[in-house]
Amino acid sequence: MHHARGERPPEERPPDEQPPSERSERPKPKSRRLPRSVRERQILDAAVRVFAEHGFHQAAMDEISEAAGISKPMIYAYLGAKDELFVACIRREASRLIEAIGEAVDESLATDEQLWRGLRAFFEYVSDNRASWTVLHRQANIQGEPFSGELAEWRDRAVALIASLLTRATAAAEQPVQTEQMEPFAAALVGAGESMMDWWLDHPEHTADGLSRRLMNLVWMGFGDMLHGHRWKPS
Amino acid sequence: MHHARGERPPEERPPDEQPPSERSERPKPKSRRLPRSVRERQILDAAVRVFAEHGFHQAAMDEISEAAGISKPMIYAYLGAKDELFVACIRREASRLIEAIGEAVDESLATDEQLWRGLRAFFEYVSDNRASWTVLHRQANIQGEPFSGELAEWRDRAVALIASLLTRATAAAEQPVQTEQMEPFAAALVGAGESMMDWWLDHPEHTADGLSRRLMNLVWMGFGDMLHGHRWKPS
DNA sequence: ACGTATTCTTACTCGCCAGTAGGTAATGGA
DNA sequence: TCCATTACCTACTGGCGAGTAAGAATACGT
Repeated sequence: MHHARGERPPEERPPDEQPPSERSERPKPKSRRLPRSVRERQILDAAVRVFAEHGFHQAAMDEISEAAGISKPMIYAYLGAKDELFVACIRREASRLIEAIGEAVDESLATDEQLWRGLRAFFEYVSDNRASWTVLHRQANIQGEPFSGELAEWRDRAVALIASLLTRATAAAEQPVQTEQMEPFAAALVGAGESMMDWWLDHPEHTADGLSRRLMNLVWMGFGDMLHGHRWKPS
Repeated sequence: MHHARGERPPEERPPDEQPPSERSERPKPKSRRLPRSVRERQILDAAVRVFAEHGFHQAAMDEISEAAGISKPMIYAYLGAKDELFVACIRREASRLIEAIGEAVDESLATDEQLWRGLRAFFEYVSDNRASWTVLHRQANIQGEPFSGELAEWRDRAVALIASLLTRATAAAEQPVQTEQMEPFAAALVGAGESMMDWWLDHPEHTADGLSRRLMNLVWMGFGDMLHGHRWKPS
């Protein structure tokens, strides 16, 4: 190891993204200047990739700027220092994930169906956004207080949400359960999901649907005596 | 943040660990020289604490040496460079955890009892060794290939072990399960344990026994239709 | 007493990387 | 056409922290 990072070759600027053919057709053909909002998206995309690959401290701002196709001072101008950039990544990716799940879960559905759709949306989102997941799950937790708190907030929200789902699911049973009693189970479920996610990264032959189904069965049967006692099936 | 680590005050060497009273009583009263094996233990103890608190990259060798009460070159002389030191930490803490669980699980016992005792040992060990757990679970996974592989090996072993336990538990049932089919469940169980561990760090009012019991119930009932279908109780 | 191996220290070097200074060049409105 | 604004760059600095050189002091066998 001995802290020797790969040296970059001289790196001639690559010939061009769009070859200069039909150059008089476009309104702005040879200009690389792009509006701030576009650059911010590009920077965040690159930052998520690089943070996911190397981790927060290993990730060099130079590498992020290179991956984003822009120079370093622009990052500082648009998104601030490294920690602010990282928080911006966490916020964007967390809200994307929440949004993906939120779109799948319809309040008007039955509790079990909500749970099933939420799980499936979770597995499918992560399978399509591995870098995002890595930043959220693997990086944000590790770095000190500014970042871990940012994520713990989301995590607690997820646990509380699931606990309330499970509590409502058992409300009609003969022996209703307090939300407080339910939280360890909800935490276990969230953790089981995270763990299956990690396991999945090394066993990509399984499908999102299959994994969602396994986890759903585990939860559903775990509370089987309070609910129905039969194997749950997706509709 | 702006990478400004806390500045150490001038810090006079504290007067003395053992005051110079009765100095002619001890065989080696005023000498601070200690044999290599003792220093290695001290260094590993300090390193685990510091790695757990700050993470691998944030942890400065100077801080570890200070925490160990020894100067930095001794660490390099005894345990090598930073990455080698970290690997040494992972190896020691992993084998300690394995050993603690291994002592609790007696091969001659019934499968369910083995699982129960293993879970309890796990929760109890971690509750007594939080820094160790943090290094293992939170740090080792994050750092690049040298370290994550070291831990993934242990983790896979745990998943395989649990899968085989569960498989044997269902072997006599009407519809036996292949170990291969069992692995996602085992991974989910390991992840559930890890997650409850993390959750526990923020909710210390719960007991190791209570959490073990909850998780045991979750697993047991999860396979209830293959086994007995009733709530499992510790003896 | 005397050499030898071991423990232990202070005081450095040197590369990496976050963050910045001080510009240039395109754009778009008046 | 001019000017203000926005987009963008190259080339630096400052310091943090891993790793080391060179030697000092203690134990221990003979």
